Amino acid sequence: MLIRIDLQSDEPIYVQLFNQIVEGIASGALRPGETLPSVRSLAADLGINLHTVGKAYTQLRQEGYIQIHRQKGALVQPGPMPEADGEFFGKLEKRLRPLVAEAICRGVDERRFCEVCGRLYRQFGKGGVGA
Amino acid sequence: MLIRIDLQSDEPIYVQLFNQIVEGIASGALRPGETLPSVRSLAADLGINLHTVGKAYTQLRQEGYIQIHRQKGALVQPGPMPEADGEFFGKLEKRLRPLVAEAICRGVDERRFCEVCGRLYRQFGKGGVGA
DNA sequence: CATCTGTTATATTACATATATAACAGATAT
DNA sequence: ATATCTGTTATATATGTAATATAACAGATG
Repeated sequence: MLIRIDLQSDEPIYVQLFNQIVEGIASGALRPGETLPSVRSLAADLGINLHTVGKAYTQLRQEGYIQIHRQKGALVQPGPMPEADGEFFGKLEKRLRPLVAEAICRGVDERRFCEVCGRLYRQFGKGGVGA
Repeated sequence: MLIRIDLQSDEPIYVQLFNQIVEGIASGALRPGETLPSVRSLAADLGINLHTVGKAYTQLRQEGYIQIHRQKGALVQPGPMPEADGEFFGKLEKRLRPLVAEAICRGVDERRFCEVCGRLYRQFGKGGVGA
């Protein structure tokens, strides 16, 4: 799977990495049980520090998207993905609220807003975990 | 309009302020042309520094949500709100993408995702700018 | 003229990000 | 066994952002 890091972005590198791996799982580019590159090799490929990769991996593990076996490496969660519990929906609403507020201010109604969401859902395709 | 700042949040104070003012406009709690508190008085009310408020105001002005008259103070954009152009939708997609990806991983389908968006739309009510 | 407005400037503190190096502990392959 | 791979821990450093503190400025208002 191709990963691109924008060093000029205001988004931290480890967050870019976290998001792109989650997006890879969602799209099916990364399949359950698939192994991820080691922190050292991925860091070398991307030209960044291994601790930056480690930070992304640790966060991915904390949220249940990957497993890390101390001496074998990291792999995409082979079992059930973390469930969408109340905590998840709470955080989702919290992150969604400012986006909806800005959209409303600009006259974007619910229908158009959901069209954008729908386009994103279709972008990730039917091959992913949620299919 | 009531504003609450969480000093423990990982979200910067000026971002919290920015978001809550935009949400106030979206909900109708802040009406076009309405004056906002001065940077000094709002900072004193919230127990924070006036530069932190100034940073939020400057950003709100840059995005077109408020006007700032150098000696009269700040007021909610009385004319047309900033339009939802291609740039806006581009940024919206960029911020929405990781949320959608996480939702897909957790088995949340498009329908349920849009239900959350719809609930937020209804939270802001019919009194706002977009009504 | 005093007082209000946002703005600019300077300095300082605290924290997050990212890097660099080194070492450790466990598993694996030779 | 020994070298090599894994994530992990530890320490140190550099950089940038966030937030604060003070002070001053320029324009409008009472």
